[in-house]
Amino acid sequence: MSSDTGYGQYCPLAMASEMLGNKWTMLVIRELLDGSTRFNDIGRGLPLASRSLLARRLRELEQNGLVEHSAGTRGKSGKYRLTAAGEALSSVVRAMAIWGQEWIDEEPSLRNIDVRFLMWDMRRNVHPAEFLPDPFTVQFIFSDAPEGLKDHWLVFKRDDVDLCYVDPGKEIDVYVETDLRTMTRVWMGWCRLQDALKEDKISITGQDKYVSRTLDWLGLSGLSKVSKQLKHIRVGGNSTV
Amino acid sequence: MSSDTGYGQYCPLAMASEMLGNKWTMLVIRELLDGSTRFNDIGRGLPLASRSLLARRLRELEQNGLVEHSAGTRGKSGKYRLTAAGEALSSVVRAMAIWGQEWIDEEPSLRNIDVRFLMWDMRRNVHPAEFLPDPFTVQFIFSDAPEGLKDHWLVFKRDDVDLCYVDPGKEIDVYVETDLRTMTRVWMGWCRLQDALKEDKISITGQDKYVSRTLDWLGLSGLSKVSKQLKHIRVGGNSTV
DNA sequence: CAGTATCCGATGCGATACTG
DNA sequence: CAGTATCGCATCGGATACTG
Repeated sequence: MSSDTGYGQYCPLAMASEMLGNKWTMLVIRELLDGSTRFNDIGRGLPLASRSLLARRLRELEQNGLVEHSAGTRGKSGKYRLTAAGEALSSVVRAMAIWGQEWIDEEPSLRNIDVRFLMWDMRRNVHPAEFLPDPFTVQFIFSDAPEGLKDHWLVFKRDDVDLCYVDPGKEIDVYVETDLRTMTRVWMGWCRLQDALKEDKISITGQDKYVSRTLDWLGLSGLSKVSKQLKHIRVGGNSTV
Repeated sequence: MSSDTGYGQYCPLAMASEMLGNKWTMLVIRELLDGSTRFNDIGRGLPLASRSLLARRLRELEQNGLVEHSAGTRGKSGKYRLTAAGEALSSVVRAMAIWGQEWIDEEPSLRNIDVRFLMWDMRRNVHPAEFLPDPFTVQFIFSDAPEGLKDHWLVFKRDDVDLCYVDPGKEIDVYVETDLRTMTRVWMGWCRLQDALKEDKISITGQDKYVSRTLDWLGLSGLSKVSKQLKHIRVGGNSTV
């Protein structure tokens, strides 16, 4: 009488849920909206997703017409791009992200920090600053990151920013030392950089002029301008898991 | 290092997906946004969802702070209501619904028609018309509905509209005879009522003055004002299933 | 680098039966 | 009417190994 495992509703919301509701699907779309086109770049934004699942999701999205896959011609890697319909999902992604930023409490969020995602998120949203040496290298040191993932480097170049997990061997212009919670809170706009500095939860060192510049972009995730609702009406205390 | 089965991302989109991504969750929220408060009313908008699952979803939503459940005091039934955070999801629901209406092709949608949902959707979005007899009864006859679900009645009263699956025994003011696809297409704005009438895919009979009134509300689902993109760029040809 | 193929375990979900 | 409890199957997704 109605399709196998679906909702049995012609309703556009139900149809959209069937297409977008699978685990990881929305996040894959976000990666694409944010500009990643290659398989491994998309995967870098989803550290906990297995490769086989990522491949499956991309295939589904392609079959559904949300993603186009141009196969790579020998040596060159293929590219994934959103179709017009896929691009149009930005309104949905934005609505969900803003809702989450406004209404979900910090605490459950801070229990979900993967340092690889944090750094990838920063690398994506930070722009090559002008009037800086080229290259300009910032080293992040997270006291509480898992072994082997304590140090990260952001290398600002003229038109690009590189993210490294191993010492790129460049001269370091600025050091940022902190813990993952603090970095995340500052980055997301959940606490003011000034306050974190005052409480000695983060330290930024290097030449004075560079340090002061660093203060400009460190609290600037795309969502940091959206502020949270008052603590007592936020949600997510009990995780669904 | 990160939560059990989650995305491992503090990111608000990921957190929101964890809360809302489970099957049926979005549709439950839609029912609540549309004003249903009682367990069985919510269930009526989700004919294919099992009762036990619906109960589970409502409990999760309550634990997450999106729904409040006031227990019923003897005899009186309890009520489910969205909290402020839950109400705020209307922006997300609207964005998804509009995206679906614009971009998902008719064909896959029309393979998912459950007549009970169709009628419930109409009953919800239709308003008691003024200047009509009270009560005013419309009988729908779907030639291709499953046995026992061919006839439905919408009874317009002063401040309410009743939906019946069995003959309410009232005098019928207007008859609407058609098939499920046509009714759905007209209702959703995917085809003009005029055209369906012209092609004899739908017939509306009764006293002339009432028939002409019926034409006014029959093509008026909340989303019917949003029109679809051109056929060739729509999506969903291959269902995810 | 960019995937595919296969296996297997966890869980999600539906069906059914039962309670206040 | 408004749910809860239990069971068992189906599918989803993670891990691993393999390919061009």
